[in-house]
Amino acid sequence: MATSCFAERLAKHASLSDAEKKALSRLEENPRKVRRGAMIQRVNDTVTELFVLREGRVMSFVILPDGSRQILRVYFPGDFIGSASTIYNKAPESLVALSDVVICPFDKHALRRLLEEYPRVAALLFLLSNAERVALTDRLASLGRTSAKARVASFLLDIFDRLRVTDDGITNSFDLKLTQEEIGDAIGLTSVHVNRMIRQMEGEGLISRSNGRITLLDIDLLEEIGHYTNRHKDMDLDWLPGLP
Amino acid sequence: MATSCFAERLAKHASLSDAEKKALSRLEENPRKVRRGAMIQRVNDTVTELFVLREGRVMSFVILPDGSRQILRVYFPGDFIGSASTIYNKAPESLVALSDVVICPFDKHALRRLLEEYPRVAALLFLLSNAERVALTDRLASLGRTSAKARVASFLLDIFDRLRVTDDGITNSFDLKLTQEEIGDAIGLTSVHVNRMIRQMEGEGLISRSNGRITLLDIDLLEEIGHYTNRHKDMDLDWLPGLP
DNA sequence: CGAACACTTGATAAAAGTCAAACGACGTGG
DNA sequence: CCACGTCGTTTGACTTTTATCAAGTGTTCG
Repeated sequence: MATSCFAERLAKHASLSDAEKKALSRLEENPRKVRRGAMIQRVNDTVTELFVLREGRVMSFVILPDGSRQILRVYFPGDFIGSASTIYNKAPESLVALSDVVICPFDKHALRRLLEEYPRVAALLFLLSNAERVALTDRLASLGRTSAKARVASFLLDIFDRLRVTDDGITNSFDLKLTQEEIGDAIGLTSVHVNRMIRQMEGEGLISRSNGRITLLDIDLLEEIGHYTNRHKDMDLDWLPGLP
Repeated sequence: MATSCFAERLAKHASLSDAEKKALSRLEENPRKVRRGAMIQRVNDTVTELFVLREGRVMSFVILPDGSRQILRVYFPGDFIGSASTIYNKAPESLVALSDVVICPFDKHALRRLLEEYPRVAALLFLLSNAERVALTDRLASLGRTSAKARVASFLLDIFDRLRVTDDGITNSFDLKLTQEEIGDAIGLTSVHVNRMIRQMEGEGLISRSNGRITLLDIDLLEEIGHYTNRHKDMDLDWLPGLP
């Protein structure tokens, strides 16, 4: 049985039976390579597929009528993408590969059967979608009520902590792999202002940079500036039914 | 068997068997009245309960260290509140009654058992949480990339369309039951600026007001100004497994 | 080598916030 | 019943934050 990126990720939260793992791995039977910059899904496309991201990075976004872009979410390996397809036939958001990626598309009906047959997996997915919801509300508060500097700080910390979930090697630096324009589009700022904030934070010794790699020099202070809460720390999944 | 507010709401999306309805109604066995303004849940409280809102209106919000407030969501009768409790033992957000309300708290383990025993209900809840996710990303784009006027317009339309889901009597007016300060806290503006936008929209004949009741005079134009998309129209739940 | 592309910086403009004051509605207690 | 206090709304004057425009500086890659 091929290793399932998604099952591995879920197993970080709760132990899975072999049958469950095998069922999850079936979602990844059709890996597909996509080149950096390529569009995976376009707003208003008719879609019946969801994706597991196996390698690389993907972003979801919308373009407003005036041409401005809001990046909704940046995805990392093991993430589950496009859950909106379960209710909307037309994609509410676009998906683009931020790097060369490997994604595994699967039909929404395959997901439905999985949920029917494996109630524990269904509960786990429900639960993780609730975690995603909290991540979105955190960003909502960030955009609605904090300064440009705070938004940059919390955005960097968020990416940092999400990368650490799957990569234990990370201590205080990581490759952001986003342009300043993309950062701005994620947190509701212009690239010019993002640059000013980053340079300011660099000048204050909060972060440092070298070819796209970000080092967080004072994480505690960054958390304070960004009004950031690490949600990964106190997740508690004992709610999930135990293994049979 | 007492009618279940929640089952009724879900039945608007998909037909439910009697057994499913009955199981759902058990979530509402402990209705509790809460006075307007009362706190239902406080950030960082240890919580193991979720709620179904039966009557009235509730909001969820966070307070940032500088004292400013971000309202995350306004809830209406039939809504399912506090799903974050499934993963976090400490509430990530506060809940306050916006009017006198009747809420039905139930333990998260009751929900777990429901998901185990009724896969169709599990799938339906998963699906509706995906719809909530899309609603949040819509608001994210609104806060991140649109003007104050656009935010007010889309906020009014959102409330309007959500009220219409359960109340067929609504044609073009509704009771907002929010102060301008609360509107501002929901869409990331000050009450002063919300007032200016509302008065401007009133002056332009887009809306009118009389004792807290809002009338939308030009819905098409409001949708254009707010870059608003009505997501309720093209929800499609045929994905859900059919009745046995 | 040169064309893109991302980053950087300065000057200026626009949007929204802050502060302050007044107005009106509503409810309560003397 | 009326006076008064509270709360929400409204408006003006002024400030701050962020956007916009524009011009430069690397850097990378064909």
